[in-house]
Amino acid sequence: MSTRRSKKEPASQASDPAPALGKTIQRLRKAYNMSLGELSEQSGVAKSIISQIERNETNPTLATVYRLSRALDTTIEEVLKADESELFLEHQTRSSVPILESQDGLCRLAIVGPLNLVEVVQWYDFQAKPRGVLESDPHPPGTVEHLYVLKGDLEVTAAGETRSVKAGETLRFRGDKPHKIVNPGEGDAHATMLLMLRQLGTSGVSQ
Amino acid sequence: MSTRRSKKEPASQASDPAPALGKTIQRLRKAYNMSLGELSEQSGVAKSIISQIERNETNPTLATVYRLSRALDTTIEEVLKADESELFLEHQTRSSVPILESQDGLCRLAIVGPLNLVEVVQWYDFQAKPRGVLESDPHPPGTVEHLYVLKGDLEVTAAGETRSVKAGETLRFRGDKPHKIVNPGEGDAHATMLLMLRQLGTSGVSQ
DNA sequence: AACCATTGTTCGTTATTCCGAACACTAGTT
DNA sequence: AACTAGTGTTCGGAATAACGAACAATGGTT
Repeated sequence: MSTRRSKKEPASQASDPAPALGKTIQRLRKAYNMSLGELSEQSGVAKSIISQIERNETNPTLATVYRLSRALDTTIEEVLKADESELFLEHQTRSSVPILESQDGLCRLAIVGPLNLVEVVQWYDFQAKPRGVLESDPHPPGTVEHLYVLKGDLEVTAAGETRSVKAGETLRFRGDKPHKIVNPGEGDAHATMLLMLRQLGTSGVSQ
Repeated sequence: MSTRRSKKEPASQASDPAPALGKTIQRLRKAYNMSLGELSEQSGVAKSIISQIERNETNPTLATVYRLSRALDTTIEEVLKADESELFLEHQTRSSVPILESQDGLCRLAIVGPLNLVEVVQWYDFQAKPRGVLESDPHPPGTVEHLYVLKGDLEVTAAGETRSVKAGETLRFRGDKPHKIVNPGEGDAHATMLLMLRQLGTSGVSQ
């Protein structure tokens, strides 16, 4: 009698790779108004499998999850991440048109960069009053954001992580996810912000 | 004769869920000084499978990847993330920022931009004491230099012309000729400088 | 050298994912 | 009602991921 893993465990919380994966897939699928058949056609995964995955009755292969996530315009990480923290749902990118003031009116973005390159690089001068918050919708995939703090402290939340940056320091993070910049201090904060919209030049990291 | 998916495709990057998953697992395992047997014992995955995974000879199940990532003190997302994007959040502390000085010792250039893009874009934080002078050799053809003055006044001489710039203003000029930046005032001057080395947004970036 | 322990690989077998087709089930139409 | 087009769910069979044991390939020790 083999031990292996049992056929249909109730999925104890620790031993289940992604307890809510099925629910996530289903939510995304319905967000796109797709049926099992449609998703099957677009992803190349048999709809019977999708059905089983959505009900957590199977233990999918990486390749399967990958094909599904591609068809759902997202990545494996997002599909899995959504299990733990449900902060990623929208992809309604109102990507263009830079903002000049944050919703709370405490942050100001001055457009410094040349407008003819706005599709490639965006350059802002960023100033934040105390407790100012700048929330950004996701930029196009591949966007990397660079923040160089000139004065004060800033707190950046991106990809679920929060980092604090002091004057003279630089923080780089992916801009293709929702992210937030906060000035937690008592004084004004000042930074230069640069958005690289595509992966330029670098084909790969040497090594 | 069934078509199904082929046995061992060359794995075009788009159809492979995680082209470097094997390498990543192996790197983590060796970082912990673990052997296949140890990792097998700690994770509950047969070492033969781990061997195949590391060589991308199999298409692991989510549960397998999950058990491995747990044994490696990380998460599925981390293991997969490392494949696609090495950079999520990179924090550059002040002490690690390379700083250049002008010949007269009165100007300081802090390199802010990411080093892996140095062929495409260069980003400096520029500070000049009174009467400081920064002389630059020509950059590659097509380079455009953008100077955004944060504080004080600056004088730029390029292509035989001399222009004065005040705080809040931006000056753009060709950087592929010898040029000079001077702080003619009595107070310190501070600016952000950006160099775009190629005409971007034209064709592909591949090279 | 021979021995031993440990490394990573290969090899049959078993268990399961995956597929496609058949199966209900519902809702809209004639 | 019967027909049709859609939904999501089961059901055999083929492909394969996972397992454990046997196999090389190495390095250290006597």
